[in-house]
Amino acid sequence: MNSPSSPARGRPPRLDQTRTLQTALDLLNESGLDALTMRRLADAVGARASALYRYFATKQDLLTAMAERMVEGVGTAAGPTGDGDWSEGVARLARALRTALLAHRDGARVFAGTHATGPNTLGFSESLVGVLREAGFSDSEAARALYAVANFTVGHTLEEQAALQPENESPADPGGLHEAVTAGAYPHLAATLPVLTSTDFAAHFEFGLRLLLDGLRATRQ
Amino acid sequence: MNSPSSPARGRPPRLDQTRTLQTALDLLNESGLDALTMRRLADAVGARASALYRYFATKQDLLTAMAERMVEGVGTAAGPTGDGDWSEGVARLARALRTALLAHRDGARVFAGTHATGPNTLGFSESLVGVLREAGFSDSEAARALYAVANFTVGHTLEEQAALQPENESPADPGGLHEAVTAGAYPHLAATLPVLTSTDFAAHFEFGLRLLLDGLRATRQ
DNA sequence: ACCTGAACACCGTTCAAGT
DNA sequence: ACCTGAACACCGTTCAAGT
Repeated sequence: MNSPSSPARGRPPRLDQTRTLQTALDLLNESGLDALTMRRLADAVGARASALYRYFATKQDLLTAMAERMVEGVGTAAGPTGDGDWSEGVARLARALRTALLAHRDGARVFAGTHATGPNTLGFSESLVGVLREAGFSDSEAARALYAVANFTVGHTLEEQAALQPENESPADPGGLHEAVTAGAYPHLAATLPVLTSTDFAAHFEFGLRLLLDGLRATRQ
Repeated sequence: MNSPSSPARGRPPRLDQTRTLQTALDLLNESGLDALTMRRLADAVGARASALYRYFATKQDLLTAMAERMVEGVGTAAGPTGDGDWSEGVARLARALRTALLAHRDGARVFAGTHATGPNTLGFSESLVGVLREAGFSDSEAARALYAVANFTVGHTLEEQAALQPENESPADPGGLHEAVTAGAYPHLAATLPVLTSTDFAAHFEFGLRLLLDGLRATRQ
């Protein structure tokens, strides 16, 4: 039984939404967001740019579908519910979101630039709010904790992926962090420079996540 | 005494970096980031687009200068240092950053999309790290707290400004949050819908900020 | 029904030439 | 020194026309 909108009459379509979406995600990984144009995507899919508009009304819609696809499965990362360890459930969800965004080049930029409201995005929110509500947090606390954890995670991953970029600054760059800081005007930054320039983003993320979870623990009692 | 690079010979320049930057920020407020093009900025400043490249090597450089300018003064928001109330100092800095980003249309998008390392951005970091170090936090804790607070604040404000946009979704949008949630598939989201769709972003921000500060308090002891 | 061809109204950026 | 004119190599999107 075919879907009513496509009764399998005429030629089968050379394009389809699923394949176009997959090609777009592949192209994103190969070339980055700035190089992901409708024309280049059309090339990769073997068609003209105008043909893409039969499946995605705008480029924004394509990006939104990509964002939704990127976070597939993150809602199931909480683990067994009701085992009492709500903080580990929230931590697992936050880590799953970061991992999903990191899995694609410019993933956080794509996700932050869209407003995905598909089942994957909603599933993540449902799981996180669910873990907290079942642990005894109020509706208001659970909803606001979702925003805090999600906004921190997206903000962090945005920075993380930006820091991993080529960084094409000239060695004599006067705006460079190292030069400005070691000149003496920022003593506190100079003292913490090793940590600030550390590329151990997982540790930075875990620190911020722990702050949020400890804050939530203090809220409940 | 003139600066050595411009001995006041010949005609005075019709353009200059300061005026161009101010016009760019005005244009951003009027039309938003998507409408801020080099050609439109040139129009607003009374020149051709190619003339702008004498003051900003690329559009990215212009955006970075805009980001740096937007956060002018945020580093001085901590209040009197050494009065023992480190958490209020950190809170004031975080609120000042959010307020500065909110003061310009798409401010968070501009800031998140650049890597400003000017005195205003560094001054903010210096102040926040300074407040924490002087309160007895280790270098590592202070540096990581800076990242946590800054990433949360930028992530939050990004969401906040995105939510304030036109929202041109059709009433019958099948991807709408309300429809999807009230259909029954997301019971926890349905229960918390009033808070989730609340536009009291200041309260959301204060909640997340409090989690981070309470977490920091728990860290120190 | 699905896709192409051609166009519209733009972009960022470069660079020889003018003043 | 500072700016213009003109071009290069692109964009997202629309739509009549083909098959």
